[in-house]
This record gives sequence, C-alpha cells and structure tokens, in this order.
Amino acid sequence: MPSERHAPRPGSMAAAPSPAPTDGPASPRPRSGAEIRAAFLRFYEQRGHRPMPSASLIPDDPTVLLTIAGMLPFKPVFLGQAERPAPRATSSQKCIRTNDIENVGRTARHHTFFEMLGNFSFGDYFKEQAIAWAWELSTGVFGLAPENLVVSVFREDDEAEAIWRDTVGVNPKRIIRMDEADNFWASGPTGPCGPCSEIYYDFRPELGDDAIDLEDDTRFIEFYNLVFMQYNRDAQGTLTPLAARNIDTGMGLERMAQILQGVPNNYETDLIYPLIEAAAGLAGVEYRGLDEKGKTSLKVIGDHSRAVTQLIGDGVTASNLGRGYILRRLLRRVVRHGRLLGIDKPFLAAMGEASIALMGEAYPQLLERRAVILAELEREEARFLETLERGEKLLADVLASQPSQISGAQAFELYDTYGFPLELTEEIAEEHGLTVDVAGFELAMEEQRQRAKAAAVSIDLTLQEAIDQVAATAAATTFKGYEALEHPSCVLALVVNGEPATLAGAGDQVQLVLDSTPFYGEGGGQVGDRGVLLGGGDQTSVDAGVIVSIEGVSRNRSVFVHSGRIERGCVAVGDLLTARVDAACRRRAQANHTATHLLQAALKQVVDPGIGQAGSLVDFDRLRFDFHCPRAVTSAELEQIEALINGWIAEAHTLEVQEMAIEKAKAAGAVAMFGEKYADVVRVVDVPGVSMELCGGTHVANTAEIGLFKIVSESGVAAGIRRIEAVAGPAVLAYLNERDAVVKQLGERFKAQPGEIVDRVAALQDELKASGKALAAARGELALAKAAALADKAERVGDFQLLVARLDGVDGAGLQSAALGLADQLGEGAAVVLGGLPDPSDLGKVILVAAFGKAVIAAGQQAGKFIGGVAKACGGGGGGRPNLAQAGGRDGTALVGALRQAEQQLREQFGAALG
RNA sequence: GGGGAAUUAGCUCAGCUGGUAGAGCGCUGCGAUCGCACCGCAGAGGUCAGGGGUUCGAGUCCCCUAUUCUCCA
Repeated sequence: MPSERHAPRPGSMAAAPSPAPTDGPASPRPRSGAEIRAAFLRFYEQRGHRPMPSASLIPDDPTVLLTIAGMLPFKPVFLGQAERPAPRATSSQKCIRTNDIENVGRTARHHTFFEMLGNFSFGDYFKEQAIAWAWELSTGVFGLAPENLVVSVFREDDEAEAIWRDTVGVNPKRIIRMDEADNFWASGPTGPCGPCSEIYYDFRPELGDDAIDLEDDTRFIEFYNLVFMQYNRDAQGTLTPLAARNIDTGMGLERMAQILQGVPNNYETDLIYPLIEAAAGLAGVEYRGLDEKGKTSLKVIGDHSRAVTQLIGDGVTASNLGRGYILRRLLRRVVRHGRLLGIDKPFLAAMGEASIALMGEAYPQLLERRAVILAELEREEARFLETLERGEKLLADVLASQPSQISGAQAFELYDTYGFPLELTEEIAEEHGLTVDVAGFELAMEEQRQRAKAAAVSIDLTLQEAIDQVAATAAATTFKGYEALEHPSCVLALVVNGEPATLAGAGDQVQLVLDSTPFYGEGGGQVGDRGVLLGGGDQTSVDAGVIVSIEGVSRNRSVFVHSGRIERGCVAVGDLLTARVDAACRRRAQANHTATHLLQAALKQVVDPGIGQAGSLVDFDRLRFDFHCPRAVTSAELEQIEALINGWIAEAHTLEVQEMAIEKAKAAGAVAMFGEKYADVVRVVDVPGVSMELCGGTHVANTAEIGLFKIVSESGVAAGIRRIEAVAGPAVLAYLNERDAVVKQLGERFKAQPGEIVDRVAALQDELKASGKALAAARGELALAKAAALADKAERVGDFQLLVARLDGVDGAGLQSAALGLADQLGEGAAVVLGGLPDPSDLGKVILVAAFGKAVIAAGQQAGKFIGGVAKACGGGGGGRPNLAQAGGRDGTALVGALRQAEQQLREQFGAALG
C-alpha cells in the first residue's frame, strides 16, 4: 500500500510534512481551498483592500490570448493607462496557462487552470508593509511555522533583505539572493519594473540552513511572490525610480492548499482531487492502485477538466484558431488520457458536471451556463472521436502495406492533416512491433512552421508608408460628425499620388489630414463617410472654386485620413475648407448601424443570450454581422428575429447616446466586444429596453428612422461562427425592387403568376429530365439499330472480322456501346471502328470509337493506340484501353478519309499477320 | 493570419497513369412465407460541391470560390 495520502482527511496529518502549530488567532486555521481563498481575501479586506471579483479568462487586453496572471486585469493601471479602481485591491483571479502543458500531471504543481490570490497597491503602501502583511498572513492566518519558511530577494535589493531580517526577524541564513531571471519583474522591454521577493515553504527543515537550493522542488515550494514595482525602464535600459510605486503579489491557491492539506502534490488537494476520483470512477480504477503513468493521466484529466469547464463558462467555443484552439487541444488531451485509462465511452460531460459541482459555489456563472458547457463538451468530444476513428482507419491502411517503420512524413500527415495524435500513432505502431520515425516527424513539423513563418510577411504598400508617415506627425483629428455634417476644417497634411506634398492640383488622387472633420472614419465596422470638401469663393455651394470629392475616410492611430480626388482648383496645406458629408449616405449607414445593434439584441433574445459578436460590417447599402454560434440559425428563428426588429422599429424608440466611465457603462450592462480596447470614457449607445452597447459609430436618433429591416442571408464563415447579412433603411427598398424585378421577369418567362413560379419550374424540371432520358434512350436504340444493320458489312480477313463504318447522330457513349455490341457479335477476332458526327449539322466535332476483340489484341493491335492515329487525320487525338477506345477531332470533312485510311491500315496489318 | 486534406446515390464510401459513374446499407415493386425476419429477382435514385481553364474528351489535371475537417502562429 503506498504511504502517500490522497484526499485530505482531518485529523490524520501525521504522515505528511505538516505545518507546526502556532499561537494563531481564535478563528480556526483555514484548510480547504474555499477556506484559504476566503481567509486571504478577508485578511486584506480588513486591511483596506477593495475585494475585486475574478475577471474573465478572456482578457480585455488584445495582446494576450488568455488571462495568464492574477495581475493581468490590473495591468492597464500599472502601466498608467487606466485609473486605479481603489488605492488597494485584492482578488482571487482564475488564470490559464498552456505554455508547458506537457508538464501537467508529471510534476507536482503544473497547471493549465489555476487560481491566483493577490493583493495590490496602486501607488499606496509599498515594500515594508507588503512584506509585513505577507508574513503575518502566512504565519498568523495560515499558521505556517517560521522554521518552515525561506524567503528570496533580488540580488541587489538590500532594502528588502533588511526588512525581512530586521523588521520581520527572519533567520538571515534563510534569506536567499536570486538573479534577474527569478527575482526581477518586467512586463516588457520598457515600462514599469522592479525586484521581487518570494516566500517558499520548506518541507524538510531538518536538512538545515546551510545548503538551501530553492530550485529543489522536492524540498521547497514557492507559494507567495511579491513584486515591488519601483522603476521605469526606458528604451536605453536606464532605470529611473517611479513616483507612484506599486505592489503586485500572487499566491497560488493550489500551492497553499497543498501545504495546508499535507498532500504530496497540488492535484491531491480538495481543489482537484474530487475530479480525479470522478475520472477514476468512470474508468473503474483506483487512483492509489495505479502506476505513475495512470496517475499522470488522472491528474491531466483533473487539471484539464477544470480548465475546459471554466473556458467554456467564460464564452470560449472550440475552434481551430486562437483561444478556441487552446480549448480544443485541452479537450482532446482529456479524451486521450481517458482512453489511456480504458474509458471507452464519452465521458467529458460527466467531467464537466463534476467540475461544475466542484467550482460552482465559487463561480456561480458555471451553474448558470451549465447546459451550454455540457453541450459544448459533448459536441467536441464526439467530433474528436470521429477524428480518431478516421485516423485509426488511415493508419491501418499504412500498416497494411507492411512497412518496416512508420515514416516521419506518414506520422506527420496523420497529425497535420487528420489531427491524429503522434502518441497514438506510436502506440498503435508498437502493437504491430513497429517504431515511428519521431525525428522525421519533428523535422516535418519544423518545416511546416517555417512555411507558415515565410508566408506571414505582410504586404507594405508605399502609399501606406506615406500615410503612416504623415499620420505619425499630424495632431489627432477632432471628430465633429456626431453633431454636424458640415464643418470648417483646416488642411494639416497632404499625400499626392503616394508622396507627401504641400500642394495638390485638379485631377490628383489625394489623402488629406484635417484638424477637425465631420467625416466618420472607418472603424467599429462602420464604413467611412463620403462627401466633398469645398473651398475658394463660395464655400457653401458646388460653385465653389475648389471641390474635392471624398470617397472614403480611414483612421490611422487618432488621425483621420480622407481619401479622394481633386475635381476642381487646388489645395495646399494650411487651406481652410468646408467639409460636407453626403447626408444621404450617412443616413443609410446610420440606419444599418443601429439595425446591427437591434440584430444582436434580437439574436440574444431568440437564439442564445450568450451570443457574442465576432465581426461586423456596416456599409451604406447593407450590413453584415458575424457571431459565435455552434449551429445554423433556423429559418423560423430568422423570421422571428426580423419580426422582433421591425417591431422595435415601429415602436419608435428614441436612442440615448452618452459618454460615461467604462466601469459605469459595464455596470449598467452595456455590451462590450471581447478583444476590443476601450478608453476610460466610452460612448454608450442605448436603445432603451432593447439594446445597450459600447459603440463609437453614428446612429439614427430614433429607431423609426430605420424604416424597415430585412435579412438577406444566413451562412457559416468558420466552425462555430455564423454570418447574417441584412439590409435596413432605404437600402431595403432597393433590395426589394431588385428581387421584385427578378420575380416579374421569371413570371413573364414562365407565363405564371409569382405564386405559381415554383411549381411551374419544378414541373418543367421534371419534364426536362424525362425528355432528356427519352432522348438518350431513343438515341441508344437508334445507334443499336444502325449498328445492327452494319453487322453484315463486316469483312473477313483471315481469322479477323473487320468493320469500319460511319454512324452519324450518335453521341460518344452511344457509339461506344454500338461498337462494343458489334465486337461481341463478331467474336474475338472483331476489329470495329466507328466514326461519325454526333450532330450532323456541326462539322466541327467528330467522334471515333474502336473496339477490338481478344484475338486482335493478341495480334498486337491496341484500340487506344490505333484510334489515336486515326483521330490525327481529323485534327484531334484520343486514347483508351486496348479493347475499347475513344477519340475526337475537330474536322468533320476529313472523317471519310480518316475512316478509309483506318480500314486500309487494319487490312494491311491483318494481311501481314496472316502472311 | 499561414499550411495540409475532404466534398461522388438518402447514408457509408470505392473509382489506378484522363476514355460508357460503381459497391454495401437504405428505399420501391415482385417472388418466397399463414405472417414477420432472413432470402431471391427486378427497379428507382447522381448538374461527381459551385465556377473557370487545359484537352478531341475531365469525377480524375490546373486555378478560383464555398463548406467541413485538421495542424501551426
């Protein structure tokens, strides 16, 4: 019986390294994961920290795929990009990391999903206070004995060492200095940074203080990391002290649980072990009875089950890119390890259930999204099982050829193209006594990486360069288009024909930067405005001396770039112009944009409240909305959505657009887009009672202005993403007119009322099919009849029966069956050559067919070769099998000669064979 | 964002170096049976995903598009 321990059992701590009792506070020492989490948050809350809820695993920061650290939600604050929510904060943040996924289950403490407890100071308290509280929490609240603790400080951080030694009273021998790699934190090459200090738990203090090696993870476990953000690093690498110094800390919840529960690794804490037990139950095994390999599989399942449940809970769906791909990979690893353990039926949903049961109390959102989570798990598992089945079949084909080993290329093809895991290929190969060329596999993988890299070069046009250059130096453009469609603007910069310039004349293609503009710059899915810039004498009319037509407006950083053409006059930097937006176009874009918001709201209402935007386009005459949805939207749902939206339009809701702090907007329930970066102050577009979104676009004042909404199509763009295209406002009329014209034309063409067209076309289709068949049958019969008449004309040459004849009005297939039929009739010595015009009125197309009997082939004649030669005379070519071949040509007038020549040739050759 | 692959009858899939589109299951009818299952016979069912190209001729070769699968970032 192994001596190691599993689920924590109170009162049986003797066998494991256990924290020495201290004279702690009256409240009982925390022990379970939930107690540890609560105790940490309570400790810091009592010390003036605002408790913050865990942020989503999907970060607001578009530069990272997932929330990988407890401080990530506060990163904008540390970087000075966002206001601090409070001087001090504390949180338990869920995190996911997959960089060394291979280590999960193999080491004691690698996780994909984990929870990070943290306390943060934003320019408030600093090093001394942070260290003191960390120590008080560790020893006082968690009851860890000082003899069991070791701290590390950065090599040059004398200040921290002094605090630990003198203020806290840590044994100097148990303060270890570490290098940058371990104890200096930075979020990037430049920006805020500073030294760290960590607290380690020592499982074997009896080994003494003299040979402390913190890298030895059988003896030590790091559980608390304190980052002292005190410098700013510039591009030259120079460190300057920060005015407002920050504290960022992290305590691994799972690690503290391992320490306090006295178990040998994180997986056997109450935060994960119930999942291991659930998986073991499904496999019909006992965790403690398994070898290392089996235990590892259970640990992987336990760890990954938490991760996938949380990921789906936060709105990630499995896909082949981005975080969806991470989710898929995790899911598939769970399935694979389940199979290794002998689970032969779908079990992911059961693991999801167990995970929700385990974490639902701390994360109630999991309970709300239970159905979605389980459905996604089931769907994805089924998909993977299909992949595996297909891969096994392909591998069986490879094995059937009895190779000496599975080549790297073969293994890689299975993996790369069919998603069949290398480990499985190895496993199955082993069962057949074969090995896999893993080195070759790695090589192929590297090649594929290189290919991807080489192809990923971006296209940089010179025009873009010039614009970038101008935009980088120009001041930010002030946007006036929310309130005005016409505005006086000053030209700040010009690009003419791709080159920066100070003057542009009539006919030039130009890009202009203005100090302020009423033109909407393309962004948030909405296209840029069109319109004109007027200058010279009368700037308010088209009689103006200068006219620049603006075809589009894009944004480059905060600069609006107006692209267009100078129609009249010339423009110089510094000119004052009147910018006038094409109001009709703008109105159409606004109708489409507001309609897009209504569409999203309707989708949430009709299909799934969890639907999230995946992309959007608002043009003048249409709108396109992409969203996450695992299945197609049914036509009934589409009708419902249309009705709902047109209802909202008819209800004439007045929009309320206002700017507010992002926190306030989110609290009010405004829909923000994942991956989109927002400023502190955001614009909220509210259709009261219907939709509230963060949006910088332009909108109608009242939904009634939209007039009408019509869905044009629903389709898929990628796995898990659907697209709806629709029209709104004036564009609907154009769309309906177009459709109406088509229906009218069809009606005239088919001599039917619009309602009868479908039946009429169906009937015509049937009729067409039937007559086509009748025609084919008649042709066949005709060919046969003509052929039968030809049979008598066969000429005997020795043992051979020679028949060369012309047969017009028969297509290729008919000619072939006629030739075959005749050859059968004439026996093994038959050499039948038929030629003709499939359409006697068309001399441009000739068909030739040859059918040779066995004896003819034996005599060295092959139909394929023979007919090719014949066809040359008709300006064509051909080929086929030895017994039956077909050829074609373009010259009908040469047919007679070609047939005569063929007959001559055969007769000679047969005569020679006789000779 | 960049690779690889798939798309053929209602379903699962064959179809070789271009030369008359096939199998199994399912379906319909007939036979056999008291009846059912099994079985026997016959039959229906295909714009070979769509579009363009090469060729005398394309399911097959090339390009584009769509959808699905899959790997990499």
